[in-house]
Amino acid sequence: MEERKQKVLLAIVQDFIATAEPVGSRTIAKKYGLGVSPATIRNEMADLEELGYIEQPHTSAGRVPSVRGYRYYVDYLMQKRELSRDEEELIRREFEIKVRDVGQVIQKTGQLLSQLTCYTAMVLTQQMGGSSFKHVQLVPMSINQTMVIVVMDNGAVHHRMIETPESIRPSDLETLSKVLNAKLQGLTMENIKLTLLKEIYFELGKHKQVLDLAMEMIQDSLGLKDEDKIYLGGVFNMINQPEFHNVERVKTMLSILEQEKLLCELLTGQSWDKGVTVRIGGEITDYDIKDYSVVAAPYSISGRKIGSIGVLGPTRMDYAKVISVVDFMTKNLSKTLERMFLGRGR
Amino acid sequence: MEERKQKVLLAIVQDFIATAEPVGSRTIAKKYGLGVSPATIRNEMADLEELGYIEQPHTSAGRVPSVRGYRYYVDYLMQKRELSRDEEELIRREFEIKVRDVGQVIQKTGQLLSQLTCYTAMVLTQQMGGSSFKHVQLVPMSINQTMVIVVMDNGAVHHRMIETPESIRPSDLETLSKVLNAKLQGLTMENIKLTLLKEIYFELGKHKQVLDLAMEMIQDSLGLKDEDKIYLGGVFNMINQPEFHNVERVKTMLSILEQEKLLCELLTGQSWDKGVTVRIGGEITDYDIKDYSVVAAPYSISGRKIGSIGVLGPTRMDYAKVISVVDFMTKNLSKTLERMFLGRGR
DNA sequence: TTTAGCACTCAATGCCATCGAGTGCTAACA
DNA sequence: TGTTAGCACTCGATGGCATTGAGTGCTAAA
Repeated sequence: MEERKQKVLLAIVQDFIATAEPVGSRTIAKKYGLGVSPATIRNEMADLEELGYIEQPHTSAGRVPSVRGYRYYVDYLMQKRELSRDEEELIRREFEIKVRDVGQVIQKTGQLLSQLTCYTAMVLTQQMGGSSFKHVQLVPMSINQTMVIVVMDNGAVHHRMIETPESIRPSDLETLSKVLNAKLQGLTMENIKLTLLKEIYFELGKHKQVLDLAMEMIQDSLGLKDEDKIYLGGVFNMINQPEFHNVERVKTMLSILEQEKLLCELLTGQSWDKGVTVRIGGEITDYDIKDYSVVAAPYSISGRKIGSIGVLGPTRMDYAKVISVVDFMTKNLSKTLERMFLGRGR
Repeated sequence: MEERKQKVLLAIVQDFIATAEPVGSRTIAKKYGLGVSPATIRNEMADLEELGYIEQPHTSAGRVPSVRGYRYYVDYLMQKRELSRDEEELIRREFEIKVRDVGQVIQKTGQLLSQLTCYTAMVLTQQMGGSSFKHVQLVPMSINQTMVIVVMDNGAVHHRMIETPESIRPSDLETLSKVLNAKLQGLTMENIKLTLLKEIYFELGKHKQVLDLAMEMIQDSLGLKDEDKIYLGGVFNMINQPEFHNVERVKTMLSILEQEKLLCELLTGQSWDKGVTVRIGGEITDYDIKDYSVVAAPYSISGRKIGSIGVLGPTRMDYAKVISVVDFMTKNLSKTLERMFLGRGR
């Protein structure tokens, strides 16, 4: 594309992102010093429209970027931006002080993500399939209630209350815990062998009833039962965006946010390999979300991807800013999680 | 109040709750068979307005209940309602199938609450102060990371990753766990004596570093660190209510929902002793939420109140229905939690 | 005490004229 | 050939104005 066309397109996208109003030729000539008259710009605009980069809401209005226009902007025109010192500092501080367990890390990430961008943040924790058994503990809670706690090697902790016959003594539970720990150490769902199970049942046969429940719990933890969970943040502050001045818009947005499946798809879709992915107007989804864009990126522990974070906003979002925030946050998140699970050393 | 006035007021409240439109004298005469003409009803309405039970949005409109009118309705006129068989069945089924741990119980409760009422559900889990220590387990996760798991007698489980020197062996951690369990069994924050601590440190002195971190974790769990948490559900389906046809309303509602402190106050305020409390137009709060009402009730385990649930909706809410739902849900919630913690037997 | 009748009020609705931002086209200009 | 000034045209937005109708309050009769 000729350089001047690019400049006009850039001006249109930037101005529209800033003001949310369709951009006219006069505005461009005045605000963005291209050194040509409105009439010339009008000609360029007519061309850009023909090429599909911009659109006209109605005849007597200015131009608005089309999905294709945003795409071109993001791919070729946009100037990458870094976070400001203040912002980086804020993030670092928030994470240092207030973050103790994984849940808090996730929540904090979402919170900051939405706070920094003014859009809605999404944090997806993927099932960490293939994780292995680390530890089980049976804790007697009352005369016929026992808590089963299962720890996985990735740091996940699951607990559940089970019912146990009154005849079981605490020392029995202790024994059960010990044997299970010894036998199952380090195993994943797949490599629990039948012979091993037989061995366990042989050794602990007299407490079959309890054992059944405990094993069920362990298998649930190991198996795929731990669905993807999605954390949303900042749904509220987004409705201050001018696009949400009419209620219908708010409703469609909320109905999008209700469809977890769709959100997961948006977060993972095709972004799995590259870093930050930008999906404009819901490119590549069956669902109809043409007015929204998603900026997403996966996070990982020592190279293994274990989830994604993303920002959902109107197509008219500040891509440069959002991309830099998402990029920074994934790195930060990965680092924090690695530190939690693998120790400060590596 | 004379009986006919009551009937007129009842008609106005009922009709307004059903239609969200100001109610005129004609409508009442036609729909609610009082056997008198619109003119008579107009006279009654003038009286009711003078008494402060109803209001006129503007001269040529019908009447709308005032806060006082709703209050009178709820206290004297409203017919208590039971849940339908279907609804009770739905609740029971949802709880039987899908509920495994406390978190799920809370979430399910909120979900059903909002689903059945079409308003926003709030579930508050109060700090269960005064709960006592049950069990601690140190699980080695990597060469210099250890997971500390603390179980409380009320069934709460907290876990945290701590950093441990590489010199610590798994068997050391085992010993630590054992000693801590033996010494701290059943204690609350208050009755951990200094002498006891000295005893522990004497016995486990050589692992002071780890012990420090573990004790910190235990004290955090015992102490007040476990803040009240509030779960919100069905924020989205509420905006289908006609009051939210204009965006300003949506915004003020969302800003209310953002103020957790306010929500806690609304849920606990004065409801602590009675069962279901109805607070109309935010009666008795400093905050200005005159357009909303809250129906709340505490839930408990074996008589000890440990949280509240509630429904937030426009003042024009279907009080009869909401009250019955909230009432049923607290009972259900208490029962479910008791079953989880105390066993099915009692 | 109730009610029919009637004048009155006022939000809502729809119509119309006006306004103005912005366009596309044409013709003149460099 | 590319640029620009000029101009007619489009169309949403805005505001004024009349109309409508639901609903009221008052008065006088039953």
